[in-house]
Amino acid sequence: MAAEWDINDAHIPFMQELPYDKFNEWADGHVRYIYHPTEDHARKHISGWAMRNTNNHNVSILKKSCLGVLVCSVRCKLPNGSQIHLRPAICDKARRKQQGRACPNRNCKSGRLEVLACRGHCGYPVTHYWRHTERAIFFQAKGSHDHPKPESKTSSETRKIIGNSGKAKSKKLSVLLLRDAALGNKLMSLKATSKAQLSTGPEILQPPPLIPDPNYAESPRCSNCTRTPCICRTKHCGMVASSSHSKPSDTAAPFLDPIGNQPSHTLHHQHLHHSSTAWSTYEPSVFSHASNGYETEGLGHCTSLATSSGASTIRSSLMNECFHPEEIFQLDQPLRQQGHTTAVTTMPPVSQLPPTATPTTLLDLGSGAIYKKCNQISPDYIFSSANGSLAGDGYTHQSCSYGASVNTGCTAPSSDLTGTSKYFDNDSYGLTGEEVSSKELLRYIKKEATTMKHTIDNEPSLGGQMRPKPYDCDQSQYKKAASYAGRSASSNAPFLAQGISNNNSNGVINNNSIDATSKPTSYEHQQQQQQHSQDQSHSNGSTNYCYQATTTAVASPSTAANQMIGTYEQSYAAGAVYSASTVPSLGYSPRESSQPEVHYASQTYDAGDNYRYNGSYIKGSSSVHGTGSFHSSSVQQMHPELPPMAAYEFY
DNA sequence: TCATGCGGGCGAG
DNA sequence: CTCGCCCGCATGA
Ligand SMILES: [Zn+2]
Repeated sequence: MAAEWDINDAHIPFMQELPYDKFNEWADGHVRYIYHPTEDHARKHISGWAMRNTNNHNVSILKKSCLGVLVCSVRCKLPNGSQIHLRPAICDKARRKQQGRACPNRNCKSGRLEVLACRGHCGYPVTHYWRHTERAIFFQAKGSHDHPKPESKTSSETRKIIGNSGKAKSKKLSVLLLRDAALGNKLMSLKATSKAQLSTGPEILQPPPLIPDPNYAESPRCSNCTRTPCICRTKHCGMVASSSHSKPSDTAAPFLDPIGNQPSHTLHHQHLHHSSTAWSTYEPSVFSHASNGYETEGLGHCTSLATSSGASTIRSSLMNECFHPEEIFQLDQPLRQQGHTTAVTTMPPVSQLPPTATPTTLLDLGSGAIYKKCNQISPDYIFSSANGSLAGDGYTHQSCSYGASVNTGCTAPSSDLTGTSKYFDNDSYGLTGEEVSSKELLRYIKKEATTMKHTIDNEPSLGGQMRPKPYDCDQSQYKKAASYAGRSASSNAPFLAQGISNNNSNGVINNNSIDATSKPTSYEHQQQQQQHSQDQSHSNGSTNYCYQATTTAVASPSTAANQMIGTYEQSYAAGAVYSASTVPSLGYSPRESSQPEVHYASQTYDAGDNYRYNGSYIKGSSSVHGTGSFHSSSVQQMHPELPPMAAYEFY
C-alpha cells in the first residue's frame, strides 16, 4: 500500500513502477489508489457515489464531496425488499428538484424523495481527492459512506432512457432499482456463499474485511477517523450510525432523521445488527450497485467492522440481514414481469458489467482495506509511536514501507532520471503550461518550499506522517496532521504535511508520487488473501506488506537524477534516500518487502518544488518544464492524457 | 438540462 | 489557517 502518500502531500514520492490499481468505482473508506493515466474512469473522476465538486482552493487537487443518496422519505420497500436509493443529481438545482419528487416506488404512496446526506467523514461528507500526474492519477478517499450506495450512473442512465421512452418513469425506475437490487443481492449472495467467487471480485470481498480489520485493529482509531480516539461516529458498520452518535450527533441526526423516521436512528443505536438491518433496507440497492463496485460499502464496512470486532460470524449475520438474496431474486422476477424486460435484460448485463466494466471496484475494496492499514497505520502509528522505530507496527511498516519505497526510490532514481526525461514528455502533455500562476501556486510553492526544506531533511518520514493525517478525522486529523507535519517535518515527514489539507490547502502539487497506497490494492488482493491474515498480523507485526524498508533506496539519490525535478525530484530523491534511511516508506509493497522497488523517494523539494507547483498548478498547462526536467506532472486532473511513463518521477 | 470544473468568498473552529 | 459550503461562471454533452 501505498498508504504512504497523501494527496495533499506537496510531493508525492514516486516509484519507478507504480502499482496501478484497478479502478474502483465504489471506493469507500480511507483508501488511496493510483490509477494509470490512461484509465478512463479515473480520468473522468468517475465514482459510483454521487460526488460533487467542491472548492478546495487547490488547483492541483480536485476535491469532491459525497452527496449521499436519494431515498424515500417513508423508506418504502421495493418488492424485493430493497429500498430505493437513487443517485442525487450533482447539480444543486437539479438535486433540489429531485427532492420533492414522489417516490418512484409504485407501492409507495406518500413517499417523497429526499437526500440522505453523507456524513461518513467525521460527520461530514466523504471526500474524494484526485490528483493527476503524468504517470498516474492519484485518488484518495476520506471517510466511509454511511449510507447506501446510490444508483450507479449507468443504471441511472438506463433509467432515464427508459423513462424517456415511457412515461411511467418512476415505475420503470422502480423496476430498474429492483433489478439492480436483485442483481446486487444475487451478487452478494454469491459472494457470501463463497469467496471463491471472488475471482472477479474476490478481492473485493475478502479485502474489505481484512483490510478494515487490520486498520481498525491496529489503530484504535475508527476507520473513518483514523484518529485514535475515534472522533467520528463510526465504529462498525455502525460507523455510520455510530458515527452519528459519536460525532456530531447533530450531523448524524439529520442524517438519520431524514430517513425517516426510525430507521436510521434505530439502526445506529442498535449498532451493527440494527445497522445491518437498516442497511439491509438500503443494501439491496447497494448491492445492486455492488455489481459494479460490489457492495463493499455496506458490507465492507460492516464486515470490516465486524471483523474488527471479530466477527466473521457477525459478518455472516450481516450478510444475511443485509442481503437477503432470496428476496432479491424474487424481486427480480417480479420486476421483470412488470415489464421492462428490456430493463431486465439490461440488468443482467449490468451485473456482469460490474466485473468487466467495473471490475476495479472489486479490487478497490479489497485494496482499500489494505491500504488503509498501510496508510492509516503508518501515519497514525508514526504519530503515535513516534517515530519510529517502533512503533512498531505502524512505524515499522512505515519504515518498512518507506524503506522499501526508498529503496525503490533508489532503484527508481536511475530510472527516474530517465524518467525525468519522460517527465518532460509528460509535461508536455500534461501541462500546458500555464501555470497556474495563480496565487495558489505561489502559495503552494511557498508552502512546499518551506515544507520541502523541512521535509528534505526528513523526507523519509514523510510518507508516514503525512498519510496518517489524511485518514484521521479531519479536524483532529487535520490539525494533527498539520502538527504532525510539522513534527514530521522536523523529523522527516514534511512533505506530506504540506499537502495534507485537501481543501484549501494549496500545498499540494502534483508530484507524482504515488504511493504505494494504490498498490496496496494490487497487493492487497494478492496480499489480502494471503495477507489478510497477515494484515492483522500486520498490526502486530509489522510489516506486512509493506514496505520494508529497505534501504536500497539509496539509489534514489541518484534519482536525484531526477534532476529533472530539479527541485523536487531531487529532493525526493533525497527523500528517497532518507526514506531509505528513515523513512518508512510506504511502500506498498509488500511485495517485496524488502526490496526496494518502490522508490518513492520523496523528494524534498527545494527548487524542485517549484516545478511541482508548476506542474500541478498548471494543471495542464504547465509545460513549464519545458525544460524538460519538469516533469510536469502536471496535475491536471482533467487531462491525464499522458501515458504513464515508466518512470515516475515526480510530478 | 445536467454533469463537471473552477474559483471567489464566507463562516466556523 | 483549515475546512466545509454556497454560489456563480463556463464548458461540453
Ligand atoms: Zn457518502
